[in-house]
Amino acid sequence: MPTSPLPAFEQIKTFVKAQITSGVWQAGDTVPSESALQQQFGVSRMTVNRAVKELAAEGLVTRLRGSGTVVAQWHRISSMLAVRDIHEEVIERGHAHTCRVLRLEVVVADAALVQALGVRLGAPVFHSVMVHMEDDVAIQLEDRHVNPAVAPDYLTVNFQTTTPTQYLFACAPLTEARYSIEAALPSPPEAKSLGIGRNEPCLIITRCTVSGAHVASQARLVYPGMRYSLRGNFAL
Amino acid sequence: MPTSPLPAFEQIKTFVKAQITSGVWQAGDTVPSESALQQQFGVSRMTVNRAVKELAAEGLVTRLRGSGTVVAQWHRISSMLAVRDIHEEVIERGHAHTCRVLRLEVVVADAALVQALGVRLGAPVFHSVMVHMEDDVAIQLEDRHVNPAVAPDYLTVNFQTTTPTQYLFACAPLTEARYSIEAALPSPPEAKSLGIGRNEPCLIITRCTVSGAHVASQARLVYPGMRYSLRGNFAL
DNA sequence: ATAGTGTAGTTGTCTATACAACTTCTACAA
DNA sequence: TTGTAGAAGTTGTATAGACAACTACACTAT
Repeated sequence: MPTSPLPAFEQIKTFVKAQITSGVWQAGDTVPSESALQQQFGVSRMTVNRAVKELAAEGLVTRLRGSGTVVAQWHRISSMLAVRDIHEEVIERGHAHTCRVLRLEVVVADAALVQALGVRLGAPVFHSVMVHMEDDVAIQLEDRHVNPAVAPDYLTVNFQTTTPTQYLFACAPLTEARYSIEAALPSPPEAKSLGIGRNEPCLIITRCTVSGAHVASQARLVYPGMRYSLRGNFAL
Repeated sequence: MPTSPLPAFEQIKTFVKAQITSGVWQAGDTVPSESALQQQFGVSRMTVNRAVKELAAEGLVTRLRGSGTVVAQWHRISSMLAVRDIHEEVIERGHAHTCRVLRLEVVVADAALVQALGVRLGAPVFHSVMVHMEDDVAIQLEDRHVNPAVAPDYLTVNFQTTTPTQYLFACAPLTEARYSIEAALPSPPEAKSLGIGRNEPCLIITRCTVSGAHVASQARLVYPGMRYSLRGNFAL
């Protein structure tokens, strides 16, 4: 026979979640204290503490030392949005991923790159433009500037077998990333490279990755709006 | 003097993070076992367990009972993307939020609404269209269909003082949400309501909220691309 | 009335120990 | 060679207790 249907702390979490989702406990209501739940379930306080602490980490309740635990005001309608490596994403869908390199060059840093990458004005910066295809359909245009201090051999990489994301991960461990998502029209050359009309809206993700003290790279990822959407879900 | 420099489990987390971000421990490398870290830091195993368990929850390491702990292959470049109540969002930026209701009516469920809300064909469904303004600038158009079984008094709500999101939360506790984000052009009436051109790309969030067995509502949120972007960041 | 004090209650952290569940490797037997 | 059994190592869960840090409230002295 199954010795443990569920660990005790999971049972407590399930109980509290059920009280909230059924409406018995509403936003702002106080949750029973740890000692009260401890007696109710006949477990030690550490077990209750773990259960409620994890619920707080999930955002379902808010805890305040000395005061108590209350049901969070609005359960965040949120989800982990993962901006992943395009190669893995395509492979996971069971399709073939190919890549066409349009540019791979050294450019001179202008004011915008000085701001973004933290290099000196006029310093060399690697620049690559490539189109990622999913079963021969263009799905992403990747326009990337790379800091030579982080990836000095960037220009010699074979991007038929390695994606820039993979290579940069191998060069230097990532410590920080900032991104923004917006809707905009592609530039004329971008539209041509993706094989779409100039008036077709695109989802544009701008991402800046940091490795320690250096900004490793800045990428502009252009997705045709008709062929791509970000999806997510949130449960409990 | 600072009474508590940092809790012991936080110091251990910081140490492990530093080893990873500095590249000393790379993806796939094994992390010292709990008993090894216990001796290294002179704390009990429960304290080490908490530290490493939280790092696993953050996605930095992968744990396998009986085998050990390894540095995660790809640190997820991800962030919590919160689709929040528009009223709170505007207020938080220190601006004034106003709302103009364009439609508030009962419609008859067509095939698409049957699919989305789980009501019967021809059943009544509430429909509202409103424009949210941030300091008199249109920032979001909200086109929403509501299941009458969940919010029977939806048509009588004063949307000058309450947003649909707030009202629906009060009606029934949310248990699930699905959303998708895409780029598209607004429909002609949507463009007119937002005061933008018909060729200006928009960020469109489609969200479906579920309360227990019922689908509570389906919302189409249209953001002018030039006035709005989703931002996020990921650190360590 | 006001300010300060003390007390009870709550959460945050930590210890030392114990057992369970699982993986990995070695040693031994068929 | 193959398969099984077992030992060692690792993580998962749980306990009983302790102290610290903080809040909220009642009470007291001014």
